[in-house]
Amino acid sequence: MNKKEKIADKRSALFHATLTLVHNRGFHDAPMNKIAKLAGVAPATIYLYFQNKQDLINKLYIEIKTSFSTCAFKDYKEGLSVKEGFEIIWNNIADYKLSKIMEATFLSQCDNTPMIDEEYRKEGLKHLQPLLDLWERGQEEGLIKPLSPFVLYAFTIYPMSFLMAMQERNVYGLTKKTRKEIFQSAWDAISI
Amino acid sequence: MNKKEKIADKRSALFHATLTLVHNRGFHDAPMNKIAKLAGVAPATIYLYFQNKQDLINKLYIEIKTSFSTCAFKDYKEGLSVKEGFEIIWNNIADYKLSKIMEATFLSQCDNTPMIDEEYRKEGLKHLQPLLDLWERGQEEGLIKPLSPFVLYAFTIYPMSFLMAMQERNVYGLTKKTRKEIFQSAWDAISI
Amino acid sequence: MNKKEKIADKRSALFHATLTLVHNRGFHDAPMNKIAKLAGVAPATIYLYFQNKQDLINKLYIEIKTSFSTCAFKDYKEGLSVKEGFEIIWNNIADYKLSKIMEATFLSQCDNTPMIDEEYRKEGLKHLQPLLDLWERGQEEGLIKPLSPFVLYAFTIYPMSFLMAMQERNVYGLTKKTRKEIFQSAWDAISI
Amino acid sequence: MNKKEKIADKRSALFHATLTLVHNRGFHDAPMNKIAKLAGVAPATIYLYFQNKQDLINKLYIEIKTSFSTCAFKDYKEGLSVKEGFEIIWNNIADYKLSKIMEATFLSQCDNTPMIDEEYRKEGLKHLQPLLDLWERGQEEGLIKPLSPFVLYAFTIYPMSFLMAMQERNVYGLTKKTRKEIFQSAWDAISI
DNA sequence: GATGAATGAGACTTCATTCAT
DNA sequence: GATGAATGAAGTCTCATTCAT
Repeated sequence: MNKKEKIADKRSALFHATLTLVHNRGFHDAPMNKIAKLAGVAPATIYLYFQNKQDLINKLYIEIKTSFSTCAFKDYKEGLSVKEGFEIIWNNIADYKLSKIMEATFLSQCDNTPMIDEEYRKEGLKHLQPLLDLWERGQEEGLIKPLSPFVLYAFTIYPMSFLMAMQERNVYGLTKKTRKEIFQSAWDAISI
Repeated sequence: MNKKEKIADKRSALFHATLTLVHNRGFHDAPMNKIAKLAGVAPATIYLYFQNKQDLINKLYIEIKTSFSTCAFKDYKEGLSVKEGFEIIWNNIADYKLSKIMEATFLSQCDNTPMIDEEYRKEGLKHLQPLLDLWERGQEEGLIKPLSPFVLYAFTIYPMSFLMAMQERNVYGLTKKTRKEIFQSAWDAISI
Repeated sequence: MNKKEKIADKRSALFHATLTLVHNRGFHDAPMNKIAKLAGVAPATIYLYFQNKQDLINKLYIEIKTSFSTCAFKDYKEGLSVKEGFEIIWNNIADYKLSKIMEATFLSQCDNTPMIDEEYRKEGLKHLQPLLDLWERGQEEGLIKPLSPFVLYAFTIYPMSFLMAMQERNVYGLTKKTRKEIFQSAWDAISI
Repeated sequence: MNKKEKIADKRSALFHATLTLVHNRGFHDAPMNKIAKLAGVAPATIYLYFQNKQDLINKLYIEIKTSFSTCAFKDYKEGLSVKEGFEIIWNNIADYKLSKIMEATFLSQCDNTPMIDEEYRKEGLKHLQPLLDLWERGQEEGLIKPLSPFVLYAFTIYPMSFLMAMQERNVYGLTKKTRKEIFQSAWDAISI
């Protein structure tokens, strides 16, 4: 392993440790020395890679947001029909939220508490542009209700966060068949 | 003001102070001495009313959950049609989430982080029974899709949390007219 | 119950509560409000009977020292022979230490830690004068070794404290027969 | 000074500071920040060496018990006669109790209050085995009374604690000559 | 670059004591 | 006389961060 890889390795170990601790115990019970121990480094080492705890959290947020949107647009091409394209994206996001539990709950924590600096949060919003474009096209084609993209998001993507949380707490389990039905609900909510 | 009122007063001042701080700065940045100062009491006084910080948070959670569900079923009677009844409840909840900002964001924080003890969280779930009953009736009458109540909740009530958060961050504003349209989306998502 | 009795009653309830708590948890873990609760009074009430915590402890010390010496000289008369008199006193003290466990361990705590103000401790020393007189007579009669009364005490009375502690911790039990033998050891230690 | 020595040094400075404070003011008046100041470290540093205050006290207890028993059996060999052996051990213990005042009073405090966790106290009992063995031999040889070792201890070793306390309070002073006489008393108490 | 011992600041909590009732 | 709510002071312990090695 060369030098660059080694550095990437440590950064990533720190990200993983932070993610795990915040997931399990919350931002308030994720002290730096536990993060260091879980990542297999000395506490002081963290400060070689990040300015301080807030910086570590902010950067982790961006990292995960990026991985999230990369995943969201896997296999998506612009040529598809609006519904086909939307279904692909929706399923990608559903897959992410239901399989990458730690990442998804971390994003939920970030979005629902003041733990991320505003400037980083704003940056995190830019990642879904292709979906916004698709919705705009759908509205032009008369297929999708003329609502703000915030509303479209709220009624199609955001509900998955709730179902993920319920699954995580073992009060609700998602099967393949219901997946189809749920997508139908999302589509019904925003289609004309 | 008599003694009982004075006690209720102090409890409520502590709740309010906690709510404000958690809302503004997060659970992780709401220390007991700030809570005390904001409530106008000495730090030690908090411990006359609550066992410890966790207890204070748990009890506040229950308090707010209760106020939330009381509000949710205001003006709701069992005799109404499914859609009428649902519309009343949905609007009540929307009103709550869009006007009682601090309470609503507090609940979001509680539901998306491990800050509430599981036993209290469970208790908080019991509060929406009449809505579940209404949905069941709607399903029997063939009006509502045969989906788990978790899914129905995810696609009708939960989206409001997102819109509230966006409004709180001043990136999206809700008007009276869009309120109607948004309800339509919620209804479309779950109606047959 | 008249007024005087009521007052005596509360004082004594406070003494008993303090004794119990100090016995069970130590001076360092016997807070005033626990003492009050155990005595069935309000915390503030303690300060009607005692100046402060130290005063309460000091006065309790004197109270118990007095009860101890009263017990020590029960049935003792000056006319007896030295050995007879000593045996009576020794047995009285042994009875006290082995039956009034809480009182005896409290005295041990007081004598082995800096928890009693020196002026009260000094007062507590005066209580065994008749025994010192008896020993002096024994020395004049050539029956008892010409040693300091501190030494005589150390080798006859003080050992009972150790046996009491061992009995309290259930590592050693005292029978009637061994009582006789132990007295013999005490006597052998100081007699010529 | 190398690293290992530095660590041992700090541990030992903390032990010494604790010992001094507990000796002078009692367990109940030996706060962590005073211990830290006296040891020349920051309060937080204590927690690098000990889990908490109780752990510090427990470990100090074991440390001192060990030093005590090491001292007790200095120059003692198994080949000696029972009385010779006993006299050596008894004198060693007397030396310890009369010269290492702080250590000896600390042990007295530990043994007479509930300040040490039971599990550590039990461990502290194991240290006098050679003396118990010696007594057993003495009993087999018909030299020592057939009494429980607890009784033998109570009448030979334990009295020294009282004399130490009296000396510490300046009410009694021990000379070389009386040392001999006192040993005689101890021996008379347990010998046949 | 990496460490881990060290720490100042501050977290939560307890306590002896008071004071209005 | 009795109370119990209230509190300032102080207790134990944790934490993000630094610095000599």
